[in-house]
Amino acid sequence: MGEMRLKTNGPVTLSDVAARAGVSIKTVSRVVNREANVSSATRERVEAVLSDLDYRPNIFARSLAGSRSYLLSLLFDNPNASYVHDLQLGALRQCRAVGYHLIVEEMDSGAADFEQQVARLLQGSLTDGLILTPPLSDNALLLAALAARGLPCVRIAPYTAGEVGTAILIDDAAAAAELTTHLLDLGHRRIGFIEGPSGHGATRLRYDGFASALRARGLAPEPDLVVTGDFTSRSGMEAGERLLARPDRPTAIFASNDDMALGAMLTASRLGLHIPEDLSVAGFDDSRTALLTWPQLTTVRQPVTDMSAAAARVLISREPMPRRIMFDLEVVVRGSTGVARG
Amino acid sequence: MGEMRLKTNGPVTLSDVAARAGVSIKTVSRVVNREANVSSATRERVEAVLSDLDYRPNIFARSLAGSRSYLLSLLFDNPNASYVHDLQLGALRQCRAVGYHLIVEEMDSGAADFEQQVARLLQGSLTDGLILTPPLSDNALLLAALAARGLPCVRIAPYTAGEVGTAILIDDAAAAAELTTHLLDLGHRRIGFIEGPSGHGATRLRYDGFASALRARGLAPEPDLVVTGDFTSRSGMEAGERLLARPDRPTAIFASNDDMALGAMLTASRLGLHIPEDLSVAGFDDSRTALLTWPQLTTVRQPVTDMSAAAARVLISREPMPRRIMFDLEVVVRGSTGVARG
DNA sequence: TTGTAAGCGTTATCAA
DNA sequence: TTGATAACGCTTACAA
Repeated sequence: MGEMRLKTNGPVTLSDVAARAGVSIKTVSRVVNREANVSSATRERVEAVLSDLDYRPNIFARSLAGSRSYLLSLLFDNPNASYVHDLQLGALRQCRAVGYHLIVEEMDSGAADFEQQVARLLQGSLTDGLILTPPLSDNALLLAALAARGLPCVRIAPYTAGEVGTAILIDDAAAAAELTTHLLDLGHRRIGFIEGPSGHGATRLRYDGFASALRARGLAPEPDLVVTGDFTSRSGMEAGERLLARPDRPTAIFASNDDMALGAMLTASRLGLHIPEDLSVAGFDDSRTALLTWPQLTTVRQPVTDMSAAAARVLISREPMPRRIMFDLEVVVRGSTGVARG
Repeated sequence: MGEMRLKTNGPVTLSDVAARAGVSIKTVSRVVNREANVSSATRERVEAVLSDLDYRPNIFARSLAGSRSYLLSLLFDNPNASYVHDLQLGALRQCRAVGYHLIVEEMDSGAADFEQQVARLLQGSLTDGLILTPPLSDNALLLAALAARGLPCVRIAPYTAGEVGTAILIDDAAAAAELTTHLLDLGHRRIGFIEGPSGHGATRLRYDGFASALRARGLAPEPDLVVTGDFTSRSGMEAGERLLARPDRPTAIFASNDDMALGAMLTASRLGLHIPEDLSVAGFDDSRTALLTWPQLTTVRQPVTDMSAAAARVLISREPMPRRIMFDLEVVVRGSTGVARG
């Protein structure tokens, strides 16, 4: 049929729309990308054809020709599945709302080949920006590599200030202090503290808040009542054993996250202690775990999905990135904490 | 400087390598893609330059020109964070091993606009294949849309046979029967069963296995001892309450997943029942939850990450997709089940 | 065995 | 306000 070539099927392209609307592809492109300098008459006509043909831009052509990929990556290296999951959800929903997609990458910052992992990740780098989740938010090697390549990144809940990207911050210390004060107000004086692993940013902040609240009341943290876990329930159980096996056991336990608090509760119930009559238990994060326990956990709500949604928003906007964004935390009092006995 | 154009920086491309190796870009392409018909001398020379310049193919150019995107998507709509997480991990690691990336998408199959969600997902479809996780593996609307567009998909643990894609199967019924037999062997005769939500594929299979094991011993499931949950711990707690409040309460509870089993255990411990002396509890999945409890849960191990890794492998291979791949399950006996009292 | 040339569907440049 | 036309970096015919 010579020149006459009818597209029978396949995805609708800019030229399909252009042909039908009687304009050039550049004009269609302008309309699609909401650029200026299109007469409203033309714009309307093109828009009609666009929705008529149900045009969808080809993300690969876009990325190849242009300077953005419409892809974001979220990096994680955290044993806490539900925390990672919630973080993903926030970013995912924000991405979807604006036509972006989310690529997830697992890193192993403890592995010997971490440097290679980073190199491999960035060499093939195909995303417009990275969302770093704890403990990656504080990984010096990763941050340096990102800075060297000028890749935009947002660090979720980092501990160190750092010069790179945007930090999404929550005031862990203030919230931990507030929760500790809640326990003090209930009459508790011997409070066990289960801290997180030392590499993790939140660990020190939460402990600092705990300690400062005690000091504000003229008390001091007792070294024997501070034990270390790794943010898993299992470690919380073990920490609970160490704390509760003591003859002068604490009347309350404050765990640095909900999973460890659950572990402590399981140990307590195994030892025949009733919560909150014999022992108050509090966690941190208000994860799903906090609702699984009985009684439900007193904890600190961290707006995890909001934080990761904000992270995605910052990366997508392509405007100058703010140094930091602060989120408020909230102490959530539930049934697991009560008046100290005696 | 006329023709002389020195690339000062920017990513290394095929032509950079070609120029340096003194061959055409097509030859370099052949080497990169391990195609035949390249003399070993040429191949070696090109490979040297390739690694020398640290060439990385541009995934967007590849996708635009070729027929694959080096991207897979994993769809989920499941409240169980750790199940989804483990599934992601398996797919993620498989992808990474072969230079693919994983895009995750959240769907809401209960929403009124689900059809639009599917349309939007597939219109912009940029991946080489989809991994469907329960309960999406059985979603008729989604499967039909996928089939209509000829998009390859792998269905993880579907309940219905279906004509579409590859099914990654586990013999839920056999495993549930085996676990039930374990309880019967311990002397339990009144066994409570907490089933999953009705939309979920595994729900009926696990119940069927439970029922058939009872029948094999001349017993029958008692309708009063079968209650429904939604796979969350919370629903397990509530189901536990209904089962254990009865005067003739069961001596064992078999929950269709670990989270619900944890819920039942929490209820039991609240009611002052000791496990396993007063009550045996068993779960299903061998998720992290199974190790959080005390005593640890007797459960069924489902090789979740292996299953999703296999799913990714099938999609990436581009060979004719098998109708089904079977995985073995394993009953894991731990401390939460014991000899029936009396 | 190797190379040439034509796309792939966009964005970007520059002229009209 | 518009539109040719050249990239973008690769794969895929097809030729040599």
